[in-house]
Amino acid sequence: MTSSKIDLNKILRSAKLKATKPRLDVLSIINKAEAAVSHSEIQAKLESFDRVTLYRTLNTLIEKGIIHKAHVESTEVFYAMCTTSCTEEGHKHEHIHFVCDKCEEVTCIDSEPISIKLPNHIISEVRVQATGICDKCFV
Amino acid sequence: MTSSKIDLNKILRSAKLKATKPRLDVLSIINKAEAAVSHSEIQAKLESFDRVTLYRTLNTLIEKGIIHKAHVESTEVFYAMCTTSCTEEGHKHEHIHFVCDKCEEVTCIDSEPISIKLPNHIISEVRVQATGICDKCFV
DNA sequence: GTTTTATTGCAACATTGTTGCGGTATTTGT
DNA sequence: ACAAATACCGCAACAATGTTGCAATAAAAC
Repeated sequence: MTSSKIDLNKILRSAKLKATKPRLDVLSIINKAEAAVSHSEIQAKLESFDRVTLYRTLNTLIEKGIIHKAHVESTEVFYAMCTTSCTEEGHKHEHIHFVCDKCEEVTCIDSEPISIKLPNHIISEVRVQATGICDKCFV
Repeated sequence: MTSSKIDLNKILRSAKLKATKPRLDVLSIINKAEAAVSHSEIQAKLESFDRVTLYRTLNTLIEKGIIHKAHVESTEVFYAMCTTSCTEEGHKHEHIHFVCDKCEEVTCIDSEPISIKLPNHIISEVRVQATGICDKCFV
């Protein structure tokens, strides 16, 4: 019953979701992590739950604007907490997903909004993924 | 034996690949298409080939720098031709993958190189995916 | 505490991707 | 043009990932 657990409860209730153990556990893992967490990593930490429950839990949390996918160029999907600007109506992320070639961590990095203009196109969202060496691995 | 087929033969031979039917067919599909082609679409057009052959063919063509993946935020992977700047040593794409919310086409759009700077990071590659309405669907 | 309703677990299925190996097609050299 | 060498394909089997329906269960409301 730490202070973070109370927060997570609040988050779920304000999204009109029942505060069940799977949800609290999944949210806790993603919330504690500094980097985005891969699906398999979450699954490994939650062996007592059904595979299906994890899929459904993650999808629900995404739909409610609580977490988001970091869909990097890999078969693995990563998950991270959303900021307050995300709601059930939609996600609004103004950050870069940075993938480190060395430690393979995926981090969400705040950045200036990247504005792109294309003739005769309506651009509603821009997603950026950068690859390289992160600050921790940088000597 | 159209003129494009000769080109594709050349492409394969200069990559030291045998010009087999599966490869020519796959390349032909991706080359003819204006937009990036999804895996399932390629598979559908090549029913006579084995599933495994398609996976291996696509991977080989990527490794040789002939085609590239457009890894948009979807379960489906899309494929498109590379420019001449891609080789076996690596891919170098300076374009945006644009996903139309209406027609769901994925197009590669040339753009100014997007330069991003992050303190204490080495950035080797930047991938950008934009979503919205494409020029064809734009009234 | 009981009822109502959302959520979970299970089983079964569907899709996507991988590996090894024998047979086959493409090249290379003559 | 033909034979030999080698790269490639097809098949079978497997592994991983993701989905659906339904009965059992847990959370919230009264």
